[in-house]
This record gives sequence, structure tokens and C-alpha cells, in this order.
Amino acid sequence: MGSWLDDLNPAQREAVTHGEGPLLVVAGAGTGKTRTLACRVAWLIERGVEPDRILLLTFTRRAAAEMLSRAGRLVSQQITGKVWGGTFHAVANRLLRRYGRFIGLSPDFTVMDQGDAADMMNLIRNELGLGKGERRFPRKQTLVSIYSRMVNAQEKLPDVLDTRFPWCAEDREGIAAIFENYTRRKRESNVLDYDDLLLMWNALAAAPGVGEKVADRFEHVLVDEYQDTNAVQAGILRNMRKRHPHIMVVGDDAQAIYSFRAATIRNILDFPQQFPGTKVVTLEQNYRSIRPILAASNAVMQQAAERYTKDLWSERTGEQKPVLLHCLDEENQCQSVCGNILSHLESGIALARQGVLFRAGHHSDMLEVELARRNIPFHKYGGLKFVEAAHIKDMLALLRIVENPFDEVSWFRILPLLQGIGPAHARRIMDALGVRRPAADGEAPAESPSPLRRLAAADVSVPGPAKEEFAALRRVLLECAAMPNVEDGADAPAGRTAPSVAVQVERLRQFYEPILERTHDNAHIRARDIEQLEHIARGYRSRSRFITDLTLDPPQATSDLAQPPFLEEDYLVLSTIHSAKGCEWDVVHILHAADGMIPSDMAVGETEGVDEERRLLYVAMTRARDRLYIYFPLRYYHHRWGHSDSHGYAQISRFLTKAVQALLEDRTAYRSDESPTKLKTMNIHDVDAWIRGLTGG
DNA sequence: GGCATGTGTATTTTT
DNA sequence: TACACATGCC
Repeated sequence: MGSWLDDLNPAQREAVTHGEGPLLVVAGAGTGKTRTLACRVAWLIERGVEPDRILLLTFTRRAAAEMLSRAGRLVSQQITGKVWGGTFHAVANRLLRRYGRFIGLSPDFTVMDQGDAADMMNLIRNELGLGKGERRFPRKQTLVSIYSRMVNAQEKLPDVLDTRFPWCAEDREGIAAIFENYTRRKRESNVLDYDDLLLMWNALAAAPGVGEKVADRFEHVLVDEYQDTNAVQAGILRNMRKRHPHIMVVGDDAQAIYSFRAATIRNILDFPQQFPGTKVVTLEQNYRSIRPILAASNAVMQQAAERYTKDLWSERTGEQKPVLLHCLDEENQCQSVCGNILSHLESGIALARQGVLFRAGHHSDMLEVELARRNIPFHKYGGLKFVEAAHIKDMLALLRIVENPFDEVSWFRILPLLQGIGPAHARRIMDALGVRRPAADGEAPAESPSPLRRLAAADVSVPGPAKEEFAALRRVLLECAAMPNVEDGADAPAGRTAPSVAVQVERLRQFYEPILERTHDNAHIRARDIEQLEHIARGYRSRSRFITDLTLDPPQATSDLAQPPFLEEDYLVLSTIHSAKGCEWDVVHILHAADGMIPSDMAVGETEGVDEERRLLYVAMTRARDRLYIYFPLRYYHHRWGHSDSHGYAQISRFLTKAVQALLEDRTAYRSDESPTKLKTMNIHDVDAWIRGLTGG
């Protein structure tokens, strides 16, 4: 047995060497959760468990890869491709391609992301003539949110509307009609959305016969970040573990931050009841942060109600309290952040060891401009993603049509791009090609000729001005469809090598570029993104695999691809707090610690919402190893997009109570002669005089 | 029916 | 800002 066991603390070792039955590891921030999971995998393998009979479910693919490479090093063998590791969604995809046919699912389904789901909702919304009425009908994004909430929380539509979307309650019938149609349309076009992946996996695992077969594949199931799983995911685990009690879940109720995705903290709190005989191990020694940072973080969490009690402690000493920086306004905040970053850089802390965290993607907008101006390189996580850019979506839609010619949403995205074709003609052409194939109730769609066959054979009528571009589209689609391609799921053919998917992408790009030039003004910047897409495609020989990977595990940030990774120098990470989960930095900067930002004013309605926002701040603070800066801009301008000078004064985040502030060091980010405190201490007459001063000039 | 142009408005986090 | 929707012209 590996001597590496000696490097673990007693609680970690207890978890790693746990024998039979369910195990819940309550692991506080920075307590070596990743290490414990990796060691558990290694321990199981050393005890003779076959790697491919282990299922490791993580929150991101990166997390799985990291744990498996660590475990592999411990047991001195390559296990990365053997252990089943990945997100719930990615594993669902893999299992469904292999076993889906047993529950009536055709294995060549395509996966649509949330944007595609929204487009399909919109398609139906327009067809049903909703949104034409007097009142505003919920928008496509809202519809997807409602739908996703409904299925993931397993709640009835009226309840979801009443509790979460009261302003949409009046449109219940219309919404119900859209959802019914939406589900049917997905089945007809052989498409699964994110939620379907989970629901279908659950159905598969629950199905008599095949369910047991799927469950028996895995002797051990390990789940990371269990506090951020939802009811469907808990159901999947129950179904997967009906006959094998070996399950280990790891999580921290204090770090649950995904309730908007219907994650429920009940999963972790109720785990011992759900899985009788559960052993609970608590990890409390924090290896990450120095004591003053931990003290402040713990003080923030002190106010939370129901939780597993943990007292995080650390041996890492240090004098420096976290710094609370009072800033004049956002501009001043930017200057201060940059100044602090650069001074740490000068003292030898590389940019890569510093992180900037914030509640919402746009909270870093101004800072990004300032960083660019000062030539400080950075990567942003959680902003607009590569695959969400319109031109990338267009390219993917083209590929999807080739892959699955029944994909309505993709056709309806591409056809109106052609000059002279709008929604009406697009519908007509799709009808002529037979893109929709009505399914009998609950059945897989009937066999019908591929729309591409009809495209090749029939002379589809298109309006005069569109003839030329349509002919080009026809040519390129048929050409790509004829190219050799490795099926996903099939093992790569040994002798014959199919060309990489990049060949198809290149061909599609040639078709698409003129359209790009016509429809977008910054066409050449976007063209570079498409070249990047082509670059990624070189690594794939299965078109299906390529499309699925991009939808289930998209490149984190657009700038990820701005320069090839090997040319990267040192760079700073900007991240939403959500995307920072599991990360750590020597120095952490938290922006906008003002009420309305953290907590977001969208969330302050219910106490549950506020509780989650508190945990967000806790997650952000506990990312820091040695230095923590919290910035509080005092003044916010009202109109984000306007030039108005009107502003209001912010309150400091309600989570930074007196008790917490006592554990922070106060500093101001501006010179005293700029001080807004003068204004703060003025009385009403002074304010009026001040206004007179402004109006009088 | 397509398309350019104008108007109003919402407004977080992500697999 | 970006998106949904209305209007008016070809």
C-alpha cells in the first residue's frame, strides 16, 4: 500500500480508506477535498477495483482530469481514459449513446445548449402566435429558465410560476402549450437539451433490466461538489446505487451556490437519510488560508441557519488581516485594484497567482478596459463564451445540420442568413425538405428520408434573389455530408484514417465567410474566432464528438483562444465567483462588496436568496491563501449606459457586519482631499447648498 | 415577405 | 448593451 497514505491527516485517511457502504465527506473550503478524492480513487485501484468500474462525477471536466491525473501518479499507471470521469451531463451523454436505444432513444441524437433551447422556445412561441397580445409574453430566456426549474426541481408549473416567476403566472396556459410543443419537437428532431441528458439518464437507470446493467457497470460512484446537485441528480444516484452501496459524496453545505440551477442543499443535508448506514467524515483542517482570512470568512458564515457544523482551522499563521478598501466609485476601485496587483507583482507574486472575483459577468467591464490600457494581460472566466458568439453559433448550426438534418433550430438559424430569405421562406423551405417529421405520441420519430436526400434530389423553390446563396449552401452541406466521418461511440477504425473534422469546418467556413462580411461589421475579428474553431476541430475525427464536446464543455473564455496556450505569458484571472469554485490564489481581490451587488439585488427578495449570496461571498473569500482585498465603491452612477452624472451612495454589503469588519483592516483608496465623507456628514441644508452650488455654477 | 430603421425595456450566477 | 417588437418602404 502506498506510503502516500501517511501524508494524509486522520480525517482524510479515514475517508480514503473507508470500507463498505455510503460515505459522506463534509469538506470545508481548502481542506484538501480534491486530494482526498484523488487518493480515494488511487486507494480503490490499489485494492483491486478495475479503473473502468469507477465513476467519478465532478462539476467540470477540468476537475475530473486533475483528480484522475493525480490518482494516476499515486498508483503509477495511466487511468485517465479508464476511470469514467466527468460532469453528470457528459457522463449522461456517454451512457445514453451506448445504452439509450434500450429506452427508445436513437443513439445519434444531438445535444443543444441553452441558447439553442431558447431559440426553439422562440420558434414555437412565434408559431403559436403568443407574444402578439396586449401584454408582454415571457421572453425566450425566461421560458427556458421556467422550464429548467420545473424539470430539475421536479415541481409543477403553477408552483414554479407562483414561487419563482409570479409576473408570468397569468400566461400559464400559453407557457404550458409551449412546453408541451417543445418536448414533442425535441423528440421529433432527435435532440436533447441539458435537462434531457439528466432526465434520460435517470430514466435509463430506473428502467428494469437495462437499468441494472448500467448500474452494475460501476462498482464505486464518487461525487464531488455534492452540495450543488439537484433533485434529478440525486435521483440518478439512488437509481445507480440500488444494488451497490458503494457511494462517496463530497461537499460543503457552506459553499452551495447553484440553487438557481435547482441545486438543493437538501441533497447533502439529507444524504444520511437517503442512503441508510452512511458514515459521515468531516474535514476541518484548512491548508489554504492564513488564519486572519479564515477568521473573517468564518465570521461571515456565522449567521447562516441550518448547516453541518464545522470549525475550520489552519496552521498557516500570518499577521495580515484582509483589507477592506473604501473606494470613491468604480473608477477609483479599478485604479486601486490595478495598483495593488502591480505592487504584488513587483514583490514577486506573479499575475497567475492573483485572482479578481465578482458577482456578475459585467462587474469587471470597467476593470477590463483599465487592465487593457495598462497592458496587464488577463483571462476572464464566466463572461460571454466563445460558443455563444453569433458567428460561432452559425458555424455550429451548419455542422449540426450535416450531423442531424432533422435539427429544426439549426435550419431555422441558417436559412434566414441567406439574402432574400426571412422567417417565412425559411419555414417553407424546411417544409419542402421535410425537416419536421411528426412523431406518434411518445414514440421515436417515424423513419423518413433525410432532408439532405431531398435537398440533393428535389428542386426546392427559393425566392429569386436567394437562388445563388442557396445553391452554395446546398453544395457545401452535401459535400460535408459525403465526407468520411467517424461515428461517436465507435472506436476509431484502425486502418482507415478519416480526415479531421477541420476539413468540414474549413469547407463550411468558405461558404460562411461572405455572409459574415455582409452581416457583421467587425467581420475579420470574428473570422479569427472561426479559424480557432477550425484549429480545435483538428483534434477530432468524429463530427458528432466535436459538436457534443463544444456544447457540454465549451472553452471557458473567448480570450482562451485569443492566443495559442503555448505562447501565453503570465496572466491575471478575472472570474465570476461561480466560476471560481474550487480555485485558489495567493492574492484575491473581490470587487463590488456593496449591497445590491453582493448580495445581488435580484436575490434579496427571499431569505433563501440572501443566504445563498452570503455563501457566495464566503466562497470568494476562502479562495485566498495569503492576501485578501475587498473593495467597496461608495458611489454608483445611475445610468450604466448614459452619460448622466447622477449617482447614489451605496451601502456596504450587509454581510460585512460590524463583527466581520472588526476582523478586517480599513483602508481608503483615495486621497483625503477627494473624500466623500464630507458629504456623508453634512446635514440636509448642506446638501441643498451643495445642489445650489451645482445649479448656480 | 424581406429588410432597414426606430422604440422601448430589462437588468445574475452555468452544465 | 442587446433584444423584442412595430412601422414603413421595396
